[in-house]
Amino acid sequence: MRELIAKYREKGFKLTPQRLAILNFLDGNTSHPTADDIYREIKKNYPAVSFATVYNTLQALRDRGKVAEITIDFQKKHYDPDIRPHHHIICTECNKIADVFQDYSEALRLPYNIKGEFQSTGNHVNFYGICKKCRNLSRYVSKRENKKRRTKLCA
Amino acid sequence: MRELIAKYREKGFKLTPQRLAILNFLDGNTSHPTADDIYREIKKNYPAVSFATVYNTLQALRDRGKVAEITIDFQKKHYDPDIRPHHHIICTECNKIADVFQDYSEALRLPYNIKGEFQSTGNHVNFYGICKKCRNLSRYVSKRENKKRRTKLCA
DNA sequence: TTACAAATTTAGAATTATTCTAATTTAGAT
DNA sequence: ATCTAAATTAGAATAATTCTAAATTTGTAA
Repeated sequence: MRELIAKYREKGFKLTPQRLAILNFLDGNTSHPTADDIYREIKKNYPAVSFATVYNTLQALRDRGKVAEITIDFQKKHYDPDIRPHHHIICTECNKIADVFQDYSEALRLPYNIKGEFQSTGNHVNFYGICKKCRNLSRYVSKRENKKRRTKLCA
Repeated sequence: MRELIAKYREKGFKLTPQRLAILNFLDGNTSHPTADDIYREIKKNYPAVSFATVYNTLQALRDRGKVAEITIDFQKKHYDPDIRPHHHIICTECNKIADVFQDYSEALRLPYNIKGEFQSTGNHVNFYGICKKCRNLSRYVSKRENKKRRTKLCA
């Protein structure tokens, strides 16, 4: 992200204040925000900012390989400015996502029948689990109740 | 799926004609359909069928662990009636999904820092690649052009 | 059988996520 | 300072999914 700001003059990437704000928000951010999370954050300083700007910027970054889309959440996409190859784990109670830095590439070999059909270009492991906070909370609140809750109890 | 039909009397699961049609469509289906795919299929025989019915049924099946949701596609959910643990590969050109029956569980150990934070309940590997058909087509059609295409050239 | 309660169906509205549009503004090059 | 390509905006459009409330149907049990 930082290095992108440094090299923002790269062909066809204009650095607007809104973009700078998005880049700054993403830089070093390990919260795996959704487009909406980003929109709401930028809106604090740029109340007129449009959703289109957020999606535009994310698309520009994505096209340049500067941000990764994560499909671990069944509801919506999350974005990760850390583009080093890694995997993720999501808490199925509160949807908190954490990075899993572990190289499984040696083990993730495709079976032969697939190799004949597909030429693999990458992989990503989704882990599912319960985070510490939710594990504690679930002693007092049923899972069903917890899931319906709009406001997350943890995180 | 079949065994579900046999045991459909299980507490609180009513077998309506629409449901039976959905169950029959899903049974042994390896195409990983979306809710919309299912809706369109059932509509052929039940023109009045509602989207809500499809989602209702899928939710009922999901709650009973009879169907798996797949998050490999960035656009929408796919459903898999094969509930044996397995993984998937998606063609990034035409979105065709194939099953990957390979047990990676031995290798997919979480790093210690994550183990302290999360209690893992499962994992799923998403593989990305290009299928044979698209590999051949891409000789003639640029990737960009191909992506914009509404009608898939392959599949 | 018939009656009934609970579950399911339906059309359609509502929500949510994402993308597109067209007019206006702005960044960065000259 | 000027200019053009790119980015911004509000708002509409699209797409995926969920919800609602009224009508219907299933499976059970008298």
